[in-house]
Amino acid sequence: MVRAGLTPERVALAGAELADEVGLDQVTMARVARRLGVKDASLYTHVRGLEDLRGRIALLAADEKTLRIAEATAGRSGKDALVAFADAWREYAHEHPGRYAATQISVRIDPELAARAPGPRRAVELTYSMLRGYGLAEPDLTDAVRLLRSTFHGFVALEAAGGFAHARAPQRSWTRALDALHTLLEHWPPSREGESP
Amino acid sequence: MVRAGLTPERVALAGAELADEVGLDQVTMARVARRLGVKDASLYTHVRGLEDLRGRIALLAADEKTLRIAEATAGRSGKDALVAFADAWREYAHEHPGRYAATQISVRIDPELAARAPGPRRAVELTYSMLRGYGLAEPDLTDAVRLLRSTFHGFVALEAAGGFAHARAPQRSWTRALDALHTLLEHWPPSREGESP
DNA sequence: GGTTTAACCTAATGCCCCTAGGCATGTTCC
DNA sequence: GGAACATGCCTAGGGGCATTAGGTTAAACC
Repeated sequence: MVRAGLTPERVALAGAELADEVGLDQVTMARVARRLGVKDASLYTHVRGLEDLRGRIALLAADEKTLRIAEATAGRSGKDALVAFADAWREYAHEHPGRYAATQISVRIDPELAARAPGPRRAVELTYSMLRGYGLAEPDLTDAVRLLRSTFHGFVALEAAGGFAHARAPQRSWTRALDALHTLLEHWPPSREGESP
Repeated sequence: MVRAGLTPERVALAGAELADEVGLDQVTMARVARRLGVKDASLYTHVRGLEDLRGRIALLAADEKTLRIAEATAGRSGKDALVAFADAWREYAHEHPGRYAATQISVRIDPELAARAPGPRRAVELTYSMLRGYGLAEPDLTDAVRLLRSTFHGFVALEAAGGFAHARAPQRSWTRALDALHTLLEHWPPSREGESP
């Protein structure tokens, strides 16, 4: 019989595709195996188990999303960069709902594996460099990065969960949110912290 | 043999407790049944199945969270109200991680059941009334509500997922985010929309 | 070509979801 | 009080999934 030629990466990719098609919680070892034309037990050669597979999907998604953001923001600055960054984030979530959902489980990913994936770290770094133009200094910079990431993630998560039932199109609220965040970053309220960061 | 006296509400409550203790994805019919001292098949008298149970946990959590927010914001206005609102939200997520996680699956909840639960709708209404003091008008009001909800949810979701690896305490970033949002609401950028909402 | 490595397999265990059908416990109505 | 009914909880069982153990065979290396 001919071998399927699997690798951990190919298994994770099949899982990611499945996640986008049928939802992350429907990604099972059995289903991934069927998609790859292989028995489920065979997957354990490449992947430690379902948890590990999920972690790999998450890291794959983080890498892809980061790449998209990097391409979108390249050569841009100021509000241009902010909008490009945010739109790339949201579009990735829309195009790959299952993969995106996987990124929310980062807690229990194998640390050794996570250390090799550049995605999550790079995404944070990209946020920092995007904010460079606004002239913030630490610790305000970290606070601003966290605020932006929270808002971007929260928006697409609520959107995906059907949280925007009101008639107004989410796209408009999104655009306005970016306007607002831009204004906010330009007039970042002065810190009243007497302590160290 | 003595009856357990179950109801859909008691089953959902047991599921919610379990979710907080062991994680939402570890909430199984079998485990809930064991906790209630009953065989798993018996639960199907009260709950349609696992999906239905999850939906009921989500609605239970939404109701509880809304109540907490309502109590926290009662009699407050302006930034006081904003901070009380946000803190109540975040504290609920911290105290009840499993319940909170359930609120993120609202898409496929039985619509008939959801219509009877006041929580989700009430939560949005509370956000609107909290913003009353900032003098926004539609459609800016809806946009602001969505921005706030996105940020609150995004922050606690990232926090729960271990997304804030940096040394700075999340609490400080949270406080600063609320400062920033308050400032933002006071100086909401003018809409350049020529169209209808 | 023979040996070694590892990719893939079969088999088996145990947990889970869910349905069907039975019995016993409460309730209602005389 | 007792008959008739509704229903809470049960046992039994089918089918799916995750995972492990151990066998086989294709590929890689000498």
